[in-house]
Amino acid sequence: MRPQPRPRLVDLADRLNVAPSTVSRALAGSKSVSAATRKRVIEVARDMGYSVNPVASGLKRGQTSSIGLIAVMSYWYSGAVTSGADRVAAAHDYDFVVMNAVGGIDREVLIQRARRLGQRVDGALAIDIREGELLEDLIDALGVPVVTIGCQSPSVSAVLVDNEEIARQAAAHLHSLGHQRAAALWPQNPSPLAYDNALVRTDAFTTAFGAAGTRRQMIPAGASGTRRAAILEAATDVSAIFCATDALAIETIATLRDAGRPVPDDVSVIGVDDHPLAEAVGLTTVAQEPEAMGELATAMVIAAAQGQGAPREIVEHSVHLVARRTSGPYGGGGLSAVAGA
Amino acid sequence: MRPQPRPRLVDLADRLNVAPSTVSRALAGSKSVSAATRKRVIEVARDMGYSVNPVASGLKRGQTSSIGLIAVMSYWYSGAVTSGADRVAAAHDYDFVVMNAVGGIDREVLIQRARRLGQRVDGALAIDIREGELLEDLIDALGVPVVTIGCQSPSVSAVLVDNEEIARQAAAHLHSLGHQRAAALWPQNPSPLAYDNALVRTDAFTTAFGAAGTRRQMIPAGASGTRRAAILEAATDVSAIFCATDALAIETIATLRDAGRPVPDDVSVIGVDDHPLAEAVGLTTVAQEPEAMGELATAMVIAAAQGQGAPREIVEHSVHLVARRTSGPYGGGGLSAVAGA
DNA sequence: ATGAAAGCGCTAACAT
DNA sequence: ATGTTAGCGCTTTCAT
Repeated sequence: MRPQPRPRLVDLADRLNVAPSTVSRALAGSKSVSAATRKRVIEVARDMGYSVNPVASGLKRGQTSSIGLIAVMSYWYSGAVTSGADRVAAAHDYDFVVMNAVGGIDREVLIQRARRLGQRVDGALAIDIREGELLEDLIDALGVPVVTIGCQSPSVSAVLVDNEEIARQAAAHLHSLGHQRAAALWPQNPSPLAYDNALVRTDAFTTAFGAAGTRRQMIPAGASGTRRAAILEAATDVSAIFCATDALAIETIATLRDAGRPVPDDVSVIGVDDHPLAEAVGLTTVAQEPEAMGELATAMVIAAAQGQGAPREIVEHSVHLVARRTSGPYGGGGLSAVAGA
Repeated sequence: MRPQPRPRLVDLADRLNVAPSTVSRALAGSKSVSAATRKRVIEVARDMGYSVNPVASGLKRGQTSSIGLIAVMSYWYSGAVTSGADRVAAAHDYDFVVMNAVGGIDREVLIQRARRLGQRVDGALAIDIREGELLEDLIDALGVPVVTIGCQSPSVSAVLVDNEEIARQAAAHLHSLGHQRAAALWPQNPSPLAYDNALVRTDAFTTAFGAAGTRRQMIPAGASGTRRAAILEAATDVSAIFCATDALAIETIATLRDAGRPVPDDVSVIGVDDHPLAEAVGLTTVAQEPEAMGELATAMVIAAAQGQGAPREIVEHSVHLVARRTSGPYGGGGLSAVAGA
């Protein structure tokens, strides 16, 4: 399949009868190479399928042209951020090296991994990692510029969503529809390493909507039956439900409908995120833009890696309400709306 | 924050008054180091926060201890596979380097990136990449062992789901419930680089269920309204709907319910994948296990990278029906079931 | 504009 | 069991 080994730079040099340094310069676009030589070099490089070995190059230059990514990779949100991040990274010829932030790993091992990762990369992105001592230690172990997304550390730059603003928009939407009593649901944080944005939003919603009118309920991870019971219990005597994530909102709607409580006629539901399925199911939500956040954070970390960064920058990315079909006016339907369909 | 530069191996050696090679050996666990020396080395390494530089080490040893990952990172499926893959990779001290398979990129650029990636990694995983000449060229450009997941190439190993078996199980389930006429829906492939498993499954379902009783319909990417119209049109005169992905199934259920066609009383819906939200919404589906597939493929690619691989291995990973609440017997409910709720 | 030489941080012969 | 040496593939002074 590939009988020849990968060509090295010296192989090009030999073939061209020039010094390796000349080839290197030509490929790097140095000014001090004759146009003719450059042309020949590029031509032969194409012909031989040559491509600079980034690890050797990196070792010499003291940079790796790659960026670390610390995230819970099984969350759709991480994938969305990564997708945006990669767009910017690719444009600057950076790759991503992944560190999956899964729980159940010894603290020392985690730090050791971060230390190792820090030698492979010029900077790192940390998505929704729990704030606290461990995050600080990870950042320290990385030893390269870090930008956090959806969480923050006192020592590094961050791209954030404004959870207060999310809560305010959700509360205002429900208030404007006439709702007085709401449930606020959030999913149990499934990873000890993940920052609990959902809980923070729920707290903010409680304040924004009014603590007196809000019934708070954590929906436990695990068995579907238990979750459904918790949802239904929390949904008693309210006309609206705030779900701190769209994923939970979608589950909540299904649970309510199965229990004979049509959405939005009997109860309105609003989520947060703009999940890939939110539009598909007509979910009203406060949208954030994970891809754009990934792009921005990557631009920041690359700038920092190249020594052009501002010292510490906290960017709050905007959010916006997307009113779809799961929220409606208080008392605006009732069961008859479904029975008559 | 980090005033000291990262310690190098020679720094340890100097501090310990031994040769660099001794430190290297001690850290690598070589047999020919006295227990006492090893102990001292490890101690000082901890003390100085030393960690072997993987890029220098890799350059010397001719391997990088990392694995490439070519996938559409915004798909939940890629994240799930990655999550499993990372479990195995981390256990073997491998990292992942990402190459996002997004469309709209020039073919030459893609190949150039693959060539570059191939120098950074010892092997690569390719998830759901469209089969054909480009995939072959990518594999060739990588120049390292590749294992594909959810797609296959004539030249490398693969971990697959058996789309025929998926279709058979779905068809058998619907038949056993008495359904005679079904719609088969699949989402338009949103990426020219992605392999269209959904279409393949739809074809297989058509055969398994019986072409005469199956109405096929692609659901176009894009505006929600258009998609809903396509879904509703396809759903006319059928008592069951096969959706080639769970994501589409969830959209289909929402669309049908909004149109006054309760699921499963009026029409049964079955999906494929076991999406993270499938259990939450009670979706009947043919489950595959992306995490397990990721684990398996990673084990295979690591073995190959270490020269222990079988020449070419095609593994079909098992699938299984999960009957939940969106499928029911033919004629088994009707609108009354909802009106009476 | 090009070449020669040194060296990034590490490992693996080859000594001893 | 430890030290010495060479060199992975590349870039970058420093010469010319």
